[in-house]
Amino acid sequence: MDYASTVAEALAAIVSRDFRSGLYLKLTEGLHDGLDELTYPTFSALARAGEPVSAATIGPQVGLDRSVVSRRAQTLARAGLVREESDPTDRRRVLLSLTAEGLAVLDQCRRRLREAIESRLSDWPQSDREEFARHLREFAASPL
Amino acid sequence: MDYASTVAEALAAIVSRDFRSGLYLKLTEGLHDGLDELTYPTFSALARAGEPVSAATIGPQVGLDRSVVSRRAQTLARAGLVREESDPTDRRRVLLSLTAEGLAVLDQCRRRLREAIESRLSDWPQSDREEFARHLREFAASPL
DNA sequence: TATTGTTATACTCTATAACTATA
DNA sequence: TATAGTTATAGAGTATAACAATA
Repeated sequence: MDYASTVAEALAAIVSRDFRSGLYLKLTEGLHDGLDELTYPTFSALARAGEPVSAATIGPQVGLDRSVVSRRAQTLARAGLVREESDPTDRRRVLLSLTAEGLAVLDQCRRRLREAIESRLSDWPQSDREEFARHLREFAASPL
Repeated sequence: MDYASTVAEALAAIVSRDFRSGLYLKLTEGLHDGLDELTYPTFSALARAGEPVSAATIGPQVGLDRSVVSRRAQTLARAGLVREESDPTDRRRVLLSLTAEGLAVLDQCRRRLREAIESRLSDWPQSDREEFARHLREFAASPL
């Protein structure tokens, strides 16, 4: 089989509902109230932002409407993982950021994911792991 | 950044709703009535099967209940892409397979995907493309 | 009694629209 | 007038349950 067809097959498996759902579940399972398959993408986007941001900013990044982000943030805030504070320069806006507890949980999520990947590639030569990482980053850098 | 974190970041982008949705849309857009983001997974599973199979068989493969597969198959059948025939050895079962038209459309889908991938990797050395394909296949072979 | 496909129903998640407050 | 967040509503997609037919 040509390389492109091989990539196509593998890609189909990875983008499947089951793969994603299983991945999110594995990352969040039993970790913290309020963090689950649903809230994880918003949580993760706030982590990536690294600074307080509004729901309207996060929305496009996670592919959700601001109304949905708003409710996810509320759920996360009730669970103590996210802080909601009014923007002093524009009092319409609510700035979202991770609390200290949120950051701690984030670390655990990241560790889980790292460990899952390391375990998955444990029998690969180190040079292959690094090359795969470079390739995958390049491949994922923009949508097909 | 360590290789596992790099893989983690890239993986997050690929499993995102936007990536998958964009991919399915690109594959099926304007190709045929009845084939869209929703019916594509069932269509694709029937293609992979290569022989007539029942809805109950396909269900677990695409992560859908047999009732949903049943309706997707009906949609595809109405569009002329799928054939539904009673299993002579077990008259409860309805065997699903691609029609000649379905096979032709399948070829187009596969060509679109191959071309999208080839275009995406057009500036990679050939050896890198082949190595990436091997790695990704290995990586996707089982869930994290 | 168990299983297949189908249909009807309920549930989940999301977008849209309407509302309030602020710019 | 425009935009932020929120809330209420409707839509899309799915699983679950119930059914008839067959094993």
